[in-house]
Amino acid sequence: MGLTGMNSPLREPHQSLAERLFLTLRGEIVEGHIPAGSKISEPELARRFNASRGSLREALMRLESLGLLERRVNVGARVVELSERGLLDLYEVREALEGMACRLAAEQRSEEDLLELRQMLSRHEQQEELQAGKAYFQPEGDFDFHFRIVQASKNDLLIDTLCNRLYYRVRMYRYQLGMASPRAQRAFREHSHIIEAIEAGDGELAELLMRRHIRASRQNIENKLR
Amino acid sequence: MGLTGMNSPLREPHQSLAERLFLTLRGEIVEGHIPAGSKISEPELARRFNASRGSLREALMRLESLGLLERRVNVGARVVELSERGLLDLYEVREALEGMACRLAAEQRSEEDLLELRQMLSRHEQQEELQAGKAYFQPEGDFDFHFRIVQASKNDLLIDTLCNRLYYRVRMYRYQLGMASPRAQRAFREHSHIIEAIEAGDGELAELLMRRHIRASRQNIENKLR
DNA sequence: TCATAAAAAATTGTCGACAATATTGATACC
DNA sequence: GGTATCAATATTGTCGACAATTTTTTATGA
Repeated sequence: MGLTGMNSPLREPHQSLAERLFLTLRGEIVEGHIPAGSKISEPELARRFNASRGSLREALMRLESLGLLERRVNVGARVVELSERGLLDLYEVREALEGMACRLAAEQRSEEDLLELRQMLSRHEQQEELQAGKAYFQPEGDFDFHFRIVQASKNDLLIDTLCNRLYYRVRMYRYQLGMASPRAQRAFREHSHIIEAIEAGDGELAELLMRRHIRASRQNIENKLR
Repeated sequence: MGLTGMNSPLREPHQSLAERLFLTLRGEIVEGHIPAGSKISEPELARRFNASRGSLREALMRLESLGLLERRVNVGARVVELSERGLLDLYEVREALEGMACRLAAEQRSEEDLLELRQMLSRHEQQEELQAGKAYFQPEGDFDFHFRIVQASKNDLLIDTLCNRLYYRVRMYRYQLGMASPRAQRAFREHSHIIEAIEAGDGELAELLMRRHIRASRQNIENKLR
């Protein structure tokens, strides 16, 4: 299922040029260095990276399959536009998928995963005490949480869909609409309760809490946008 | 979001060679003419279609993004294997996603969609009366139903994920594990109830019924496999 | 006979060039 | 001045060839 992990592991010794281009461009699009909605010029980008158009095109196609680009025949590629509708769509899908991930994680309840989740939570707790109140809660912390829970679901399709296909778009929205800390301490408490439900093996509750958590996050964003 | 519709619309006058290859190969993989798990030889396939390897490779990459192929650097592409685990994973994701689609469809409740759903259902009813008892319920009928509901959700990401990314894998399993009619009349009644809930604007119920429907379908398959 | 290593063959990754199509700019016309 | 038509330009789609890597075959030794 080609799960690449969150941050491109540069470990892979034999990665193709196309893959490196893909990883680089993905970062630039997510962080907005290549602006949303802008047209991609194949010759220009190829020159910039000293690569052939062929290799670049392969990278572009992968970006398309991530939903970061849109390509039209004989016209070319554009970075996707960021829209309110698009963001809401994204959160609706996340609600469904991560809710399920939570349920599955609770039904599995592997010792390792439980341990990792607990450790992660206490790391976050310390961080929170330090920077109390403030947006301790770097997006990365939040991502950690969601990422690990999805992993614990053990459903490869679910993992791939969320971690490879959806999260980069989420990050793109966060970077570019600049919605940093998603509700600081409150989010932490919610995370905490979700993990408790998973530890208790209560899949139904875990799912419900996660869905509520994501819905709250979405509403929070909705408010900020007005 | 590049929604291609269920069956490739050959309308598009200017479709690229790569796209035609993609559509053809997708069919052959889904229907098992290219067997699951088999290795793809780029030179061989390119010769067969009188195409260059470049165009073929583009098609292969799209197939990879559908989850029908797995590619490894310097090694090549293989058709995915069909496994029990993979099938269950698929149904878990469908349960989450189509449940959400139902909820959204119920919350929208556009006149057009409701009309279409009703018409479709009565078409299926007639068909069922004709071939009573028998597996009237061609897979296609079932697909019709799920497909239309997803469309009615109006969530482009959800639509794309289900209709472009997941359904081809579902069809692949159906073709190759030969699980034709999913529970004939019973499925019809369930479909009927789901549409009623949507018409009533009861998103919560619609979601619940759809999830139960898919879970039942999954268990039905699980039993057949033993 | 089996295991290991080297050589040969085949396959994939990358590139630059040409053809087909779309976009831009210039020109003529109302 | 604005609009439509056509030429010029630039971009994308497709191809065949070469380089890098993997797989297969062959050769060698215990």
